[in-house]
Amino acid sequence: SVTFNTIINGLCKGGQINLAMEFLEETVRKGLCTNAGTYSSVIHSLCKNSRFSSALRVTDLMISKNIRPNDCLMTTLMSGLCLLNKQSEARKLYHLLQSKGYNANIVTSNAFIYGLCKAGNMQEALSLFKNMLDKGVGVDTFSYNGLIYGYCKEDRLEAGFKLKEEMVKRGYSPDIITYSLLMHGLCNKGKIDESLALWHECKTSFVPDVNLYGVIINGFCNAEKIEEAWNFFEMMLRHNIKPN
RNA sequence: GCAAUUGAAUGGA
Repeated sequence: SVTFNTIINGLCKGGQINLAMEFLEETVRKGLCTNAGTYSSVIHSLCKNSRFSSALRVTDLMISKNIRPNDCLMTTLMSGLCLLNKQSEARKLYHLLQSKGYNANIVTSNAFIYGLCKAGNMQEALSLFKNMLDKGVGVDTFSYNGLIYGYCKEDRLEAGFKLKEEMVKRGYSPDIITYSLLMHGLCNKGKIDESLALWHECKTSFVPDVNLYGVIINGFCNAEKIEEAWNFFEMMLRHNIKPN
């Protein structure tokens, strides 16, 4: 199976997903071994390319073969549903897994947190978060970023900042994505100065990437501070970061 | 030994 998976994964990563699907279907037709990894690879690539109906087809094939799920596969499915904003399907998957004794690990749970936040369901996201702590699954920077993402989407920046403090207290460092989320939220509220202050704070720990430059440049543009936007653009070039 | 979760913008309908 690992040999098949390696080939299939190679095809997927090389953009030959159709070939990978054919190969998978042929492998199944011939009755050769497939496992969770084979399907996970293909489903993940299909979702990444927004080919959700194909992803569902492969998922059906997988179910018909009674594949035993593992952590990676569960995350792939959860994440795919969340990308589609299928909140209730994601919840169904989560509870199905729990009921069968496949408890969602931290990665799968983080994917679900993200999906709930994306769908604007902060209440359930927070209770899931609390559950992760209570059940010993644990939380990490991804979990916090998911919640902060949700709060920023709802324009509840104070709550987002509170979480940033809480994560530090708990021993999880904010990462560049945490900063990007909060800076973006501030910019959306027209608080470009505060966003800039965060930028400086971020720079004490991280090298700004193209995305972070994008956030601040866009913020200045929307605030009609084109000079500042240019300054950051040129700064980005000086730091050898390729514009996208 | 292979596969899994988080950030920006623009345009189209």
